[in-house]
Amino acid sequence: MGRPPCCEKIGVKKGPWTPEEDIILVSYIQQHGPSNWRAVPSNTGLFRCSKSCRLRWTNYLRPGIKRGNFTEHEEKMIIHLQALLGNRWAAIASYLPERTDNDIKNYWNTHLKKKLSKINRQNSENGSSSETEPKTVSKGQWERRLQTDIHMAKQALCDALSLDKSDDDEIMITSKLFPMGDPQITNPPPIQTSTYASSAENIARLLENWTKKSPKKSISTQSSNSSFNNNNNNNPNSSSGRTSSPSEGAISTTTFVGFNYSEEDQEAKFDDAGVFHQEESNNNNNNTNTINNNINVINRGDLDNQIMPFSLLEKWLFDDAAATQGQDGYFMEMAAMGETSDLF
DNA sequence: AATCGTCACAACCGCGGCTGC
DNA sequence: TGCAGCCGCGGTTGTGACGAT
Repeated sequence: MGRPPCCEKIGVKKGPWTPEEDIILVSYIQQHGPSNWRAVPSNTGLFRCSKSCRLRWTNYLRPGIKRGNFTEHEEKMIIHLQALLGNRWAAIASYLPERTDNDIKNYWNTHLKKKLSKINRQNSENGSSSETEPKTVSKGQWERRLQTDIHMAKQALCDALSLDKSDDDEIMITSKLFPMGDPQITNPPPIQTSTYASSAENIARLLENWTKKSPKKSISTQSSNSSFNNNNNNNPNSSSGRTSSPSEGAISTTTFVGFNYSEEDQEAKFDDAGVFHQEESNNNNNNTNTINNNINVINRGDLDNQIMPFSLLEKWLFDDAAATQGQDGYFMEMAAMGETSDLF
């Protein structure tokens, strides 16, 4: 008996999302929160399957998503974490709260994989045997190869760290992640001043371009290459002043574009951490106007206060990498204590 | 100017885990 | 305990942008 499709194939729209669909989806989630995706298509009238709605939200519209170029810190984090965790993009993304797993996955596949294989090639030419290429380990082999993989991950991290030991940034990563050597009380991750593009910003950009360009224009271009003014509602004259092309690193201030509601129509919103809060609902009409009229820029400093949970293994790995001393016994000790199952 | 190849990324697909009944 | 439905994840595909020829 085959698994039933997640949604009716007939009448379900596929392909790029239009600005109208985005608005409808965001409006709905503003009111009801990002849950019960099954009900979203029927309640919104979107001819999309629930899965598509969820993906659109989590990968694109969700507040707090950072777009544009990956920073050096992020790049190194991804490399380290990939060596540590493998292709568990969701797990890796949990350490980079502003990036989606899809983003990280794409970045890995398009940039980092090539970069690392190039480094590997260079290393092999130089006689080095460093191994940073990801390994696929089947579940059955997992336990047997655990030690090897850990060692390889450790080696990869050590190699990465030693590649540019003079790089203060690298030191900063470790020190920021593990101040006082205790990951459980770690400071926030090394979030850099950067652009935090949220759904509202995206929507506004979409709308802006939508009205300027032909509808045939791709969402991708609309979302990343167009100019956008954060205060476009209040100051339409200033919309031409700033571009936010990802290749330029975009806006350099630590700002976050979120939804802001007037006291009367406030019913649900996301807080600074992007967490949805629903309050008494009393206004269901004209959500589009609500969105378009309430785009606002708010400080995003609180994001820096997020706690990054690191597992014992990661603590071990990073600490060990900093010391560049083999401590296999440490892991064996943990394994003997039966703690390894909690490591991943 | 047209064509082709490559790149980047949004979106889709299928599978597996989780949860409620 | 088994089943069905929902959700999340990772792999893959489709397509527009862009540069080279």
